[in-house]
Amino acid sequence: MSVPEGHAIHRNAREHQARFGGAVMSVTSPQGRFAPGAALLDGRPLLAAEAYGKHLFLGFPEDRWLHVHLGLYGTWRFGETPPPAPRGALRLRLAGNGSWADLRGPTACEVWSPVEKSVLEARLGPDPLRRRPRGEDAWARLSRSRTSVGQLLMDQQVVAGVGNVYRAEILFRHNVSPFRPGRSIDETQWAGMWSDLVTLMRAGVRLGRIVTTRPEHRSRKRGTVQRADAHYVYRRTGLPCRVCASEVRTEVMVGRNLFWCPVCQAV
DNA sequence: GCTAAATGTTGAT
DNA sequence: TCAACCTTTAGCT
Repeated sequence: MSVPEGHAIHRNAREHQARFGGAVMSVTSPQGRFAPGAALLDGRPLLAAEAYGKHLFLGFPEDRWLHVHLGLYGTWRFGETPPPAPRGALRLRLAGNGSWADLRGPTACEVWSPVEKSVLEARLGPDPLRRRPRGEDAWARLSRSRTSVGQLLMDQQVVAGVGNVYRAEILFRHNVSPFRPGRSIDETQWAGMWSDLVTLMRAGVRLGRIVTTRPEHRSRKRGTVQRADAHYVYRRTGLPCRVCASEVRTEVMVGRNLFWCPVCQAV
Protein backbone atom coordinates (compact mmCIF):
# COMPACT_ATOMS: atom_id res chain seq x y z
CA MET A 1 0.00 0.00 0.00
CA SER A 2 2.11 2.66 1.22
CA VAL A 3 5.68 3.00 0.18
CA PRO A 4 7.90 0.94 2.52
CA GLU A 5 10.41 3.60 3.45
CA GLY A 6 10.81 4.34 7.15
CA HIS A 7 7.63 6.39 7.50
CA ALA A 8 5.48 3.45 6.36
CA ILE A 9 7.06 1.08 8.89
CA HIS A 10 6.57 3.51 11.76
CA ARG A 11 2.96 3.86 10.70
CA ASN A 12 2.63 0.06 10.67
CA ALA A 13 4.06 -0.10 14.20
CA ARG A 14 1.50 2.42 15.45
CA GLU A 15 -1.31 0.53 13.81
CA HIS A 16 -0.23 -2.76 15.40
CA GLN A 17 -0.02 -1.02 18.77
CA ALA A 18 -3.45 0.57 18.40
CA ARG A 19 -5.22 -2.57 17.22
CA PHE A 20 -3.43 -5.28 19.18
CA GLY A 21 -1.53 -3.70 22.09
CA GLY A 22 -1.84 -6.04 25.10
CA ALA A 23 -4.21 -8.44 23.32
CA VAL A 24 -3.80 -12.21 23.22
CA MET A 25 -2.98 -13.00 19.60
CA SER A 26 -3.75 -15.75 17.18
CA VAL A 27 -0.63 -16.13 15.02
CA THR A 28 -0.73 -18.35 11.95
CA SER A 29 1.08 -18.83 8.65
CA PRO A 30 -1.51 -19.96 6.10
CA GLN A 31 1.25 -20.20 3.46
CA GLY A 32 3.21 -22.45 5.84
CA ARG A 33 6.57 -20.84 5.35
CA PHE A 34 6.51 -19.18 8.77
CA ALA A 35 4.62 -21.98 10.54
CA PRO A 36 7.33 -22.89 13.10
CA GLY A 37 7.79 -19.24 14.11
CA ALA A 38 4.05 -18.62 14.30
CA ALA A 39 3.68 -21.59 16.66
CA LEU A 40 6.10 -19.91 19.10
CA LEU A 41 3.93 -16.80 19.32
CA ASP A 42 0.41 -18.17 18.93
CA GLY A 43 -1.81 -17.61 21.98
CA ARG A 44 0.54 -15.04 23.53
CA PRO A 45 -0.12 -11.33 24.15
CA LEU A 46 1.45 -8.67 21.97
CA LEU A 47 3.50 -6.56 24.39
CA ALA A 48 5.19 -4.01 22.13
CA ALA A 49 5.32 -2.66 18.57
CA GLU A 50 8.36 -0.68 17.47
CA ALA A 51 9.98 0.46 14.26
CA TYR A 52 13.66 1.09 13.66
CA GLY A 53 14.42 2.38 10.20
CA LYS A 54 12.65 0.01 7.84
CA HIS A 55 12.50 -2.81 10.41
CA LEU A 56 9.37 -3.64 12.41
CA PHE A 57 9.49 -5.44 15.78
CA LEU A 58 6.53 -6.93 17.61
CA GLY A 59 7.29 -7.97 21.19
CA PHE A 60 5.95 -11.16 22.79
CA PRO A 61 6.54 -12.82 26.17
CA GLU A 62 9.74 -14.72 26.96
CA ASP A 63 11.82 -12.10 25.14
CA ARG A 64 10.63 -13.11 21.72
CA TRP A 65 10.57 -10.49 18.99
CA LEU A 66 8.85 -10.90 15.67
CA HIS A 67 11.12 -9.16 13.15
CA VAL A 68 9.56 -8.10 9.83
CA HIS A 69 11.22 -6.37 6.90
CA LEU A 70 8.93 -5.65 3.97
CA GLY A 71 11.67 -5.33 1.36
CA LEU A 72 10.56 -3.98 -1.98
CA TYR A 73 7.02 -5.29 -2.13
CA GLY A 74 5.98 -6.71 1.17
CA THR A 75 2.64 -5.42 2.46
CA TRP A 76 0.51 -5.35 5.59
CA ARG A 77 -3.27 -5.35 5.35
CA PHE A 78 -5.41 -4.59 8.38
CA GLY A 79 -9.10 -5.05 9.03
CA GLU A 80 -11.81 -5.91 11.51
CA THR A 81 -12.91 -9.44 12.36
CA PRO A 82 -13.83 -11.60 10.57
CA PRO A 83 -10.79 -11.79 8.26
CA PRO A 84 -11.24 -12.88 4.65
CA ALA A 85 -10.50 -16.52 3.79
CA PRO A 86 -6.70 -16.82 3.32
CA ARG A 87 -5.65 -16.65 -0.33
CA GLY A 88 -2.34 -17.15 -2.06
CA ALA A 89 1.01 -16.60 -0.38
CA LEU A 90 -0.18 -15.32 2.99
CA ARG A 91 2.98 -15.52 5.07
CA LEU A 92 1.50 -14.38 8.37
CA ARG A 93 -1.90 -13.66 9.81
CA LEU A 94 -2.29 -11.97 13.19
CA ALA A 95 -5.68 -11.73 14.87
CA GLY A 96 -6.83 -10.40 18.22
CA ASN A 97 -8.97 -7.76 19.92
CA GLY A 98 -11.44 -7.71 17.02
CA SER A 99 -8.80 -6.98 14.36
CA TRP A 100 -6.60 -8.89 11.96
CA ALA A 101 -3.39 -8.13 10.04
CA ASP A 102 -2.16 -10.01 6.96
CA LEU A 103 1.48 -9.96 5.86
CA ARG A 104 2.47 -10.82 2.28
CA GLY A 105 5.76 -10.84 0.41
CA PRO A 106 8.19 -9.70 3.13
CA THR A 107 11.94 -10.10 2.79
CA ALA A 108 12.13 -11.09 6.46
CA CYS A 109 9.62 -12.56 8.90
CA GLU A 110 11.27 -14.36 11.78
CA VAL A 111 11.36 -14.74 15.57
CA TRP A 112 14.38 -13.07 17.13
CA SER A 113 16.02 -12.98 20.55
CA PRO A 114 16.82 -9.63 22.21
CA VAL A 115 20.46 -10.19 21.24
CA GLU A 116 19.66 -10.51 17.56
CA LYS A 117 17.52 -7.40 17.82
CA SER A 118 20.24 -5.33 19.46
CA VAL A 119 22.88 -6.52 17.01
CA LEU A 120 20.75 -5.16 14.19
CA GLU A 121 20.04 -1.90 16.00
CA ALA A 122 23.73 -1.37 16.64
CA ARG A 123 24.36 -1.71 12.92
CA LEU A 124 21.78 0.89 11.90
CA GLY A 125 22.44 4.61 11.67
CA PRO A 126 20.19 7.16 13.41
CA ASP A 127 16.51 7.06 12.45
CA PRO A 128 14.91 10.48 11.90
CA LEU A 129 11.66 9.07 13.29
CA ARG A 130 13.00 7.89 16.64
CA ARG A 131 12.28 9.94 19.73
CA ARG A 132 15.66 11.65 20.00
CA PRO A 133 16.91 11.90 16.43
CA ARG A 134 20.71 11.96 16.41
CA GLY A 135 21.62 13.66 13.16
CA GLU A 136 25.16 14.28 14.38
CA ASP A 137 25.82 10.53 14.32
CA ALA A 138 25.03 10.49 10.62
CA TRP A 139 27.22 13.51 10.02
CA ALA A 140 30.14 11.77 11.71
CA ARG A 141 30.08 9.16 8.93
CA LEU A 142 29.15 11.50 6.12
CA SER A 143 31.91 13.96 6.88
CA ARG A 144 34.59 11.26 6.76
CA SER A 145 33.53 9.68 3.48
CA ARG A 146 34.61 10.22 -0.10
CA THR A 147 31.57 8.23 -1.27
CA SER A 148 28.85 10.28 -2.99
CA VAL A 149 26.13 11.70 -0.78
CA GLY A 150 23.53 10.03 -3.05
CA GLN A 151 25.03 6.68 -2.18
CA LEU A 152 25.51 7.44 1.52
CA LEU A 153 21.89 8.46 2.02
CA MET A 154 20.78 5.00 0.87
CA ASP A 155 23.13 3.30 3.34
CA GLN A 156 21.10 2.22 6.39
CA GLN A 157 24.26 2.40 8.50
CA VAL A 158 24.39 6.14 7.81
CA VAL A 159 20.68 6.99 8.13
CA ALA A 160 18.05 4.35 8.94
CA GLY A 161 14.72 4.61 7.15
CA VAL A 162 15.61 6.75 4.15
CA GLY A 163 14.83 5.12 0.79
CA ASN A 164 14.97 6.11 -2.85
CA VAL A 165 12.16 8.68 -2.66
CA TYR A 166 13.40 10.57 0.40
CA ARG A 167 16.96 10.44 -0.94
CA ALA A 168 16.05 12.17 -4.20
CA GLU A 169 13.75 14.69 -2.56
CA ILE A 170 15.96 15.75 0.34
CA LEU A 171 18.89 16.37 -2.02
CA PHE A 172 16.68 18.48 -4.27
CA ARG A 173 15.23 20.52 -1.43
CA HIS A 174 18.72 21.46 -0.30
CA ASN A 175 20.18 22.05 -3.76
CA VAL A 176 22.77 19.33 -3.25
CA SER A 177 24.13 17.35 -6.19
CA PRO A 178 23.89 13.60 -5.50
CA PHE A 179 27.42 13.22 -6.87
CA ARG A 180 29.11 15.34 -4.23
CA PRO A 181 31.31 13.40 -1.84
CA GLY A 182 29.83 13.08 1.63
CA ARG A 183 32.69 14.96 3.21
CA SER A 184 32.03 18.06 1.09
CA ILE A 185 28.79 18.66 3.02
CA ASP A 186 29.45 21.05 5.88
CA GLU A 187 27.95 20.65 9.32
CA THR A 188 25.45 23.49 8.99
CA GLN A 189 24.14 22.22 5.69
CA TRP A 190 23.77 18.71 7.08
CA ALA A 191 21.92 20.05 10.13
CA GLY A 192 19.43 21.67 7.77
CA MET A 193 19.02 18.49 5.71
CA TRP A 194 18.58 16.37 8.82
CA SER A 195 15.92 18.55 10.44
CA ASP A 196 14.11 18.66 7.10
CA LEU A 197 14.21 14.84 6.94
CA VAL A 198 12.70 14.68 10.42
CA THR A 199 9.89 17.03 9.36
CA LEU A 200 9.20 15.32 6.02
CA MET A 201 9.26 11.80 7.45
CA ARG A 202 6.98 12.74 10.35
CA ALA A 203 4.56 14.19 7.81
CA GLY A 204 4.89 10.90 5.90
CA VAL A 205 3.81 8.92 8.98
CA ARG A 206 0.82 11.22 9.44
CA LEU A 207 -0.27 11.21 5.79
CA GLY A 208 0.60 7.60 4.99
CA ARG A 209 2.51 8.76 1.90
CA ILE A 210 5.48 10.85 0.89
CA VAL A 211 4.78 14.48 0.02
CA THR A 212 7.78 16.79 -0.29
CA THR A 213 6.58 19.68 -2.44
CA ARG A 214 5.74 23.10 -1.06
CA PRO A 215 2.27 24.40 -2.04
CA GLU A 216 3.71 27.08 -4.36
CA HIS A 217 5.36 24.34 -6.46
CA ARG A 218 2.20 22.32 -7.05
CA SER A 219 -0.16 22.70 -9.98
CA ARG A 220 -3.01 22.81 -7.48
CA LYS A 221 -2.06 25.07 -4.58
CA ARG A 222 -4.93 24.06 -2.30
CA GLY A 223 -6.72 20.92 -1.22
CA THR A 224 -5.47 17.34 -1.32
CA VAL A 225 -2.04 16.95 -2.90
CA GLN A 226 -2.39 15.02 -6.15
CA ARG A 227 -0.08 12.13 -6.89
CA ALA A 228 1.55 13.98 -9.77
CA ASP A 229 2.25 16.93 -7.45
CA ALA A 230 3.76 15.07 -4.53
CA HIS A 231 7.47 15.09 -5.48
CA TYR A 232 10.09 17.45 -6.92
CA VAL A 233 12.21 15.01 -8.89
CA TYR A 234 11.42 11.39 -7.96
CA ARG A 235 10.14 9.62 -11.10
CA ARG A 236 9.89 12.88 -13.03
CA THR A 237 12.52 12.10 -15.66
CA GLY A 238 12.32 14.47 -18.64
CA LEU A 239 9.68 16.67 -17.02
CA PRO A 240 10.45 20.32 -16.26
CA CYS A 241 11.87 21.06 -12.82
CA ARG A 242 9.17 22.67 -10.66
CA VAL A 243 11.56 25.46 -9.71
CA CYS A 244 13.74 26.21 -12.76
CA ALA A 245 12.01 24.29 -15.59
CA SER A 246 15.18 22.39 -16.61
CA GLU A 247 14.65 18.75 -17.57
CA VAL A 248 14.83 16.40 -14.60
CA ARG A 249 17.51 13.76 -15.17
CA THR A 250 17.89 10.16 -14.14
CA GLU A 251 20.77 7.72 -13.83
CA VAL A 252 21.28 4.42 -12.09
CA MET A 253 23.35 4.81 -8.91
CA VAL A 254 24.22 1.59 -7.05
CA GLY A 255 21.43 -0.31 -8.75
CA ARG A 256 18.72 2.26 -8.01
CA ASN A 257 17.24 5.03 -10.14
CA LEU A 258 18.49 8.40 -9.06
CA PHE A 259 16.60 11.58 -10.04
CA TRP A 260 17.89 15.14 -9.88
CA CYS A 261 17.71 18.58 -11.47
CA PRO A 262 21.04 19.37 -13.16
CA VAL A 263 20.58 23.11 -12.59
CA CYS A 264 19.12 23.37 -9.07
CA GLN A 265 21.52 20.65 -7.96
CA ALA A 266 24.55 21.67 -9.99
CA VAL A 267 26.91 21.38 -7.04
C1' DG B 1 -6.61 -7.35 -19.25
C1' DC B 2 -1.69 -7.48 -19.69
C1' DT B 3 3.19 -6.05 -18.79
C1' DA B 4 6.84 -3.72 -16.65
C1' DA B 5 8.69 -1.46 -12.96
C1' DA B 6 8.89 -0.24 -8.14
C1' DT B 7 9.63 2.03 -2.43
C1' DG B 8 14.84 -2.87 -0.35
C1' DT B 9 17.79 -6.28 1.24
C1' DT B 10 20.09 -10.72 1.28
C1' DG B 11 22.72 -14.33 -0.33
C1' DA B 12 24.77 -16.81 -4.18
C1' DT B 13 27.91 -16.61 -8.22
C1' DT C 1 26.74 -8.45 -10.57
C1' DC C 2 22.56 -10.80 -10.32
C1' DA C 3 18.60 -13.59 -8.84
C1' DA C 4 15.22 -14.08 -5.35
C1' DC C 5 11.35 -12.48 -2.68
C1' DC C 6 6.15 -12.75 -5.24
C1' DT C 7 2.74 -7.56 -4.29
C1' DT C 8 0.99 -3.47 -6.17
C1' DT C 9 0.36 0.03 -9.40
C1' DA C 10 1.08 2.78 -13.54
C1' DG C 11 0.65 2.72 -18.13
C1' DC C 12 -0.51 0.58 -22.01
C1' DT C 13 -3.83 -1.66 -25.45
